[in-house]
Amino acid sequence: MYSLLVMRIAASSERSMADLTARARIRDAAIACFAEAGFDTPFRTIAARADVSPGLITHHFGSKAALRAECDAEVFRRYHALKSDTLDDPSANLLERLARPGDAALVTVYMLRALHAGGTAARDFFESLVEHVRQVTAESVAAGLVRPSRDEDARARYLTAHSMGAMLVQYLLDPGRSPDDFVASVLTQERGQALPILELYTEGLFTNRRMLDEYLMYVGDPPVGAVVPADAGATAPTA
Amino acid sequence: MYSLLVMRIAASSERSMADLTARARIRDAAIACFAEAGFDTPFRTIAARADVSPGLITHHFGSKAALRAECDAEVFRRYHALKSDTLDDPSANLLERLARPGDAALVTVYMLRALHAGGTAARDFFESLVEHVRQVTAESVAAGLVRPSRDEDARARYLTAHSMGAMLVQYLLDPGRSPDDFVASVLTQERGQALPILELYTEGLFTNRRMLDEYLMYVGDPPVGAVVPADAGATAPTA
DNA sequence: GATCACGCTAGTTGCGTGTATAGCCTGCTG
DNA sequence: CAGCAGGCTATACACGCAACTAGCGTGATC
Repeated sequence: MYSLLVMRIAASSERSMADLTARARIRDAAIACFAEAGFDTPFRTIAARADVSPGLITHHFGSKAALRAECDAEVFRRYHALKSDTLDDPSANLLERLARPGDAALVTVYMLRALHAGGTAARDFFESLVEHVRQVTAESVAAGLVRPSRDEDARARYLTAHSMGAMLVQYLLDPGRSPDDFVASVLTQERGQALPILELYTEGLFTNRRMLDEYLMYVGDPPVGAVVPADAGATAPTA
Repeated sequence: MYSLLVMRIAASSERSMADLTARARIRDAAIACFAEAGFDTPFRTIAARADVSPGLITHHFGSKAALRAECDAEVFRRYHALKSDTLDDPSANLLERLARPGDAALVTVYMLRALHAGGTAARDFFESLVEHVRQVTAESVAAGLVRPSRDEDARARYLTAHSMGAMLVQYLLDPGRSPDDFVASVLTQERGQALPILELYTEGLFTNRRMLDEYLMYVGDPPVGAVVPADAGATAPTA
């Protein structure tokens, strides 16, 4: 009976038995605190949220860096779970999935904060997102919705950096607090910007093909790492 | 003779005479430190860089917040100087100007850091950039290079948030340290992503006009703040 | 049912920070 | 040359933090 419960939990969320302990409570509390208040949240705050004493955190995790690492790993795990959920269900899309309140919102904001903090974790999360965008665009191309690119890899990186960057900027400019509030504001803002996005994605920005054609004349087509004469894309508005 | 020198300095960089004092040295050192190491750089580090004692900073500025505010104001001033330089010279563009090593690089990275830190300063810098992008796109539209948008304001916000966000992401992911190094890497990365940018700006992303047309059918044209039925732009790759 | 071990807590330590204060020292002024 | 004001320094304080240590309690084991 007990083992049956454990098995069901393990099956549904892949959590190990150890997660039923206070150690897991601390980890989850830390994830929530980190997402809401940043990674410099004091031990005391985390401890209070997990209903344990501050010392216990040290006792279990040794140092703050170790706690952080474990939280990163857990969020990473949850993100991949969300991702495969999304990929399995073709009607879903990642933005909506990630902007859903609750667990998903927590994951999103945590990853944003990790990106904000920089370092190895930021790179890992980012690479993971790039990979995901590449998969989704590939599917959209196959479905005939999106034009193929001459360099799918670079495009995935570009789209990811810009999308995540814009989300990050919004997060930083918005005084919004709770993860749920934030993902809600992301959705509304996304809708406020729907028109320029659709315009850009449908009609492009330039009135003629000159710059693209000139670029293609200089360098060979597909995966280009080469340098282009000074300011190829530079006349594009600002940066 | 002395006054002549002062006048030339004042004319060339608009700095007041008071800036020749140690107070200005502290401010400049703080700007450099903030840009390179973040706003939580200790007083002592700033003091060492300015070759003064830590106490002198308090003596001149009162508090750290006041020092920060004065640095923000100074950077803001320098940015606007760069901006009007760029606007006066039609052959120049802001990205190249901001990515030039030296003073401009410092301004760029400082503003990025301010954005990174959030708060009022971040909003002010951002609004300033939006305004600038709006001017540049308006000029490009007038010159027939860029298609007009049905909502120029929203487009300027969109482009600014995404461009600055991407720069910020790159800054966070890159272990790069000095402002000069960073702006150099921005330029090279910009060139590495030139192809997807040109593709997107020239050809768009979608293969057909369906989503845009559907959107336009639902809401009136120009400055739209309205909400669109659930997932209008949602099928766009990721976010 | 006594013992042992482990989860857990309270209190303490040391460090780094921003800020306050008292004094030095240089360079004007009368 | 005396006096003195103000830029400037060095030292000291108070606070918040992570990390450590010793001890309490509870539940499993033989």
